[in-house]
Amino acid sequence: MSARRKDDPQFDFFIPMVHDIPLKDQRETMERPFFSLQKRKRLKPIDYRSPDGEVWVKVEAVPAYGMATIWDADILIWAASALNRLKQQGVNDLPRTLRTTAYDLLRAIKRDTGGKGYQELRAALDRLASTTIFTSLRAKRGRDRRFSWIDEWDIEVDPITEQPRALRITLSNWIYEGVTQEKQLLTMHPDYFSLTGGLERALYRIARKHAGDQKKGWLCRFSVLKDKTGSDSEPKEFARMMRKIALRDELPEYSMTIVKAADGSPAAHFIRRDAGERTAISDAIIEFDQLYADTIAKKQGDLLL
DNA sequence: TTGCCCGTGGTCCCTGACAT
DNA sequence: ATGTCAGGGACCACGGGCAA
Repeated sequence: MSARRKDDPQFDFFIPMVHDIPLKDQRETMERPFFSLQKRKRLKPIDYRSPDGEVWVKVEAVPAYGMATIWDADILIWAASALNRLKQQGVNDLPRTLRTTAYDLLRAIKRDTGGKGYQELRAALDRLASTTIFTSLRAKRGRDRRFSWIDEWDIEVDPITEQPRALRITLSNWIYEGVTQEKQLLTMHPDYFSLTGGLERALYRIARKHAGDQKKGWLCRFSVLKDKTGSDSEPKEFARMMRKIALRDELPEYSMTIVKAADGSPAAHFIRRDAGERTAISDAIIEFDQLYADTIAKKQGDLLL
C-alpha cells in the first residue's frame, strides 16, 4: 500500500465486529502499571520503577479528562485483536487508522449501547488521546519517548441525516509498533471483558504475563504486586481487596491464593486452573475463529473494493 | 431484529474513623 | 502498624421502552 493510499481516509480499513475472535493484548502493558484502576477520575500520576531499576513507567493525566483507565484499554485490545486478525488474513501493510462504528465497538468490548454508553466511549477516547506515557520500554538508547495511546479519533457524520456513521481511531506509533509485532501479543481469555473490577483486571493481566503456563505458578509479594498494578490505595486496603478477590476466586484461567512469602510478608500465588478446561477453551476459540473467518473476510472484501 | 435512549439499583475503589 | 467497617462518588448492568 502506498503512502498516499494510507493517508487517504477512503482507504481506511473498516473493522467489522470482532468480539468472537481471539483477544490479543500487548505483553509490555500487561505486567506494568499503565492505566488507572479507578472508575473515578484519576489525576495523580503513576510513577513506577521495576525492582531492578531497569524499567520505568510514568503516566500523566490532563485534568480536563483524567487518566486512561483499564476499561479504556479495552479499546486498545480491540484494536490489537483486529489488526492481528488482518495480519493473519495476509494483509501486509497494516493500517494505523481503524474505522468502525461506535455501536460495533461498544458491542465488541461488551458495553452498554445506550446513550450513556456513547458518552462514555467519547470520554474514553478523550482519555486515551490525552493521557501521556513516558517510559524506558522500547525507547532507543539515549532517547526518551513520550506518547499517548491514540493520536486522534473522530466521528464521521452523515451530512444528510446528521447521524453518526463511522468512528475513526488512529493509534500512536508506540502502540502500533507493539501491536504489529506478533511476539508482543498474548491471547486474553474472553471472560476478561466481563471482569468488572479494575484490580481484578490488572491481576489477570499480570497473572497471564507472569504465571503463564508455569507448572509451579508464580508468587509475588503484595508490595511488588501493588506497584505492578498501579493501585492508588494504601497497603492495608490493597491487602483487604486482595483477600476479597482471592475469596471470590473469579479470575479467568488462574486461581489466586494468599500465602506468606519467605520473609513472612503477604504474597499472592497464581496458577493455571486445570489443564482440561484450558484445552476446552482454546478449542472453542479455534472453532469460533474458523466459523467467523469467512464472514469477516467477505465483509472486509466488500468494504475494501 | 437492530440501533438507540433512560431510570434504577448495584458494584467497586478509595477515604477516613475507629479498633486491635 | 495493621485490620475492620461504613459510606461517597462514579459508573456500570439491567430491564423497559421506542422507532424503523
